[in-house]
Amino acid sequence: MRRRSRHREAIQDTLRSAVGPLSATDLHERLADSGIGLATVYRLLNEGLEDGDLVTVGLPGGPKRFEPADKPHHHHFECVACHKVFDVMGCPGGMDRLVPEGFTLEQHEVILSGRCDACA
Amino acid sequence: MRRRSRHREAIQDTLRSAVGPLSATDLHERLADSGIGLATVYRLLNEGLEDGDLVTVGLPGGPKRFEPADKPHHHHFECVACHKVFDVMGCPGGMDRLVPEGFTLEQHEVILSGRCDACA
DNA sequence: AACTATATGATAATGAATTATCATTATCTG
DNA sequence: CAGATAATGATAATTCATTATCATATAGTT
Repeated sequence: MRRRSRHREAIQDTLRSAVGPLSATDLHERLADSGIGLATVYRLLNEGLEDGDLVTVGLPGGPKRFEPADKPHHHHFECVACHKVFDVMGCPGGMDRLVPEGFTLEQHEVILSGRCDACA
Repeated sequence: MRRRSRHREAIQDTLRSAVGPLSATDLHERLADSGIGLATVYRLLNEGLEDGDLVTVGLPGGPKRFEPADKPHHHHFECVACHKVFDVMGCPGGMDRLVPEGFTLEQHEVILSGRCDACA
């Protein structure tokens, strides 16, 4: 059975208030003051996945990132300068037209890249 | 100066005739009969990038993939069952509308996932 | 054919992300 | 509060992709 702990809450809170998905390392750094260990970060993230509270976002060339599972449909923007990742709400749509004959579409991801306002 | 070799040609040919981008490992396997070593595959791929003949395609959770640089604008479909990656021609467009105020869009990638015709 | 620089293959080394281990600590329940 | 068990942190271990090393083979030139 799962007990509550300050670390478990901290991970969830941090992900919920972030502007985009975070990696294990991101979280470890942001929560450094709390003294949380990296192993614990990974453990809690994996538990979050098991429990269905979190989902992963895979972006090219980077480590796996995590975000709350209950966010509305959205996509991501990665800054080529600072490498931060931001949620972008909305979706271009029209993915179906791209799917080859005989293929079945289950999911899609749109990844924008460029410069964020701070780096532009 | 760059000499021509059967391996260099083989890599280019294989990438040109593939249905989607290939990883170093993919290429090593496909060219196994030729006796090419993995180090050579990586070497030739990096040279292809330097020479501008190849570009990389990063897909979530997988190794870097390579494709010829002169393909027309397209995106990718990854099969969740066999993990093969296929080019899909065309583009949904309308990415600009997603870009947050103050951000500059340089590139975009659309990644579809589901089942390919063989796995559906 | 001889010569010189590049190409190659086997394998060791590296780097980064993630998982495993284990002794200690904290939480929850009664 | 006491007992049982989950949570934690430090660190070792693992896994996978990629790069470095180096002795040998090969291509291109004379």
